[in-house]
Amino acid sequence: MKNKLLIYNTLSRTKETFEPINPPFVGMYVCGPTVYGDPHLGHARPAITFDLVFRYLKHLGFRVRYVRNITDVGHLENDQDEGEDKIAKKARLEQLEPMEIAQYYSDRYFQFMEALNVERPSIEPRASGHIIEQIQMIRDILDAGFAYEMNGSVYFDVVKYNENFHYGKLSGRVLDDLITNTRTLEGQDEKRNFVDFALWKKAQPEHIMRWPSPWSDGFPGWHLECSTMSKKYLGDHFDIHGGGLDLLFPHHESEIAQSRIANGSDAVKYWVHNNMITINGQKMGKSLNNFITLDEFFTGKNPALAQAYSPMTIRFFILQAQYRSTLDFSNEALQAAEKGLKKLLSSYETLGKLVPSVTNHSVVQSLEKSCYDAMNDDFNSPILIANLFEGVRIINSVNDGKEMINAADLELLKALYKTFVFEILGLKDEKQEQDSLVGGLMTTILSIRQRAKENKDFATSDEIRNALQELKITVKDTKDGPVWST
RNA sequence: GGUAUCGUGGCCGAGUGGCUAGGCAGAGGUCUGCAAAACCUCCCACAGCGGUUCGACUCCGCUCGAUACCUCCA
Repeated sequence: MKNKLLIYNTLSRTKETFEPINPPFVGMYVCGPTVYGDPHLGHARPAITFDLVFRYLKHLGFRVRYVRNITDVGHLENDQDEGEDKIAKKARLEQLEPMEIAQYYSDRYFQFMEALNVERPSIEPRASGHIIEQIQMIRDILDAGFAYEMNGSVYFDVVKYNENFHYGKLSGRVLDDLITNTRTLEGQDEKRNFVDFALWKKAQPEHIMRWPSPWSDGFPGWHLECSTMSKKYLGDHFDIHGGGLDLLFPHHESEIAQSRIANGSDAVKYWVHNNMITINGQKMGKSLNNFITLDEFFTGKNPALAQAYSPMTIRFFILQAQYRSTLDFSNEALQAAEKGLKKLLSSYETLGKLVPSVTNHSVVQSLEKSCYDAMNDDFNSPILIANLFEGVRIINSVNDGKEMINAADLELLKALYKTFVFEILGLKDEKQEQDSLVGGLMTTILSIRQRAKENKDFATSDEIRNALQELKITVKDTKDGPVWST
């Protein structure tokens, strides 16, 4: 059940059986954040998607090296800026060192990813730490004859590349159409063709992020870091390259071209792209300025949010959609996720209290198979979750005495939760740690309430319950006595 | 304009040529001092129009609509 994992490969537009190049090792590279802004809901999607992939591959026994970059240099604002990069622009606005900004926002990124229970990748390289390697790759491409220098900048010759290879094979584009249909941009004079892209850009005098190179003091082009760092840490040929769908073109297309020339062969076996999160049907993104930061989700401080949403609610919300589908944000959908998650996690507590029977009604074994089938079908987490809710139904029915489960199935069910809910989906119970003072107070209060109930003094017992509810403490009377939760 | 993807019930969101997705919300019931939780039952669906087929929500075509990329974007 563990050996026929299907992965949707953007290159072939089909699901392919996953066969690593050098089993049991798997190399995975994912495009990480550009650290010049606070992480928003959009950043959570690829992080959680590839966290799921990382966790599941490890569960299957693969030894995964997962590399996710931090982009702290080199992304051009636009061509009109003639080489001013984003981080430098913001730095000037705030009168800070560019690296100070990069440091701040990468720290924020790590902090929020940790809150979302996203595991740290094996390596998180920074573009700024790999300038030497990038210069070397530019040399290799120049030597191969697929790049040219112009006024201290170096450009990749896409037209020449396309005569030998297919520029556009990932995104389904045809170069002639691109040339015909792409609108003309300013500041393209240096390029032989405007489909060419920069490998190295000469820095303007006011540009403060710059490095020496054989061609000029400047900075690397926007696509180069991923080709360089994946090559350095995963080799010329590796298994999975992931990222957001919006990076498909031109970023990943250009990566393919660069790596093909620099390495002499295609670098990536499986291209995997997560879809976008939408808000009112539109992509949530920086350019549209309609994004909600993770900080705002966790605190509720945004006019679009009806309440705060916990990190696990966000994680569960994202996992309830398959990664290749768009996922539409709304308060209603988040609240549904919050309740569903609560139901799933509280069933795990119930599971710990179940008493096995001799007879057995349950179908836990087939449930386990269904869970693996779901994950093996291109990481279909919504189907997995639907199966887990079948487990919830079984647990509650047994708890109600309406179904029986034997000891073996009970153990299997516990193992199933550990594996799929906690290990693979990476969910966790966020219940606040109760300090002993609160616990003692609650025990006292609830025992007073119990006595009132025994005396049929329901006015008092309800008063206590209502007062606690005001404090967001919910009291429920079960047959085993009262339980409370926040 | 080009390329790609999609259009499922009140909301989010799976899937399949004939058989229940799931969660949330709603209705009824069991239980309960009440409430909550839980369980049971029910409700609402596959954009439109043609075609293929014994049969299509699922395949094909067209129409309408939506989104993404083509400029940095997860």
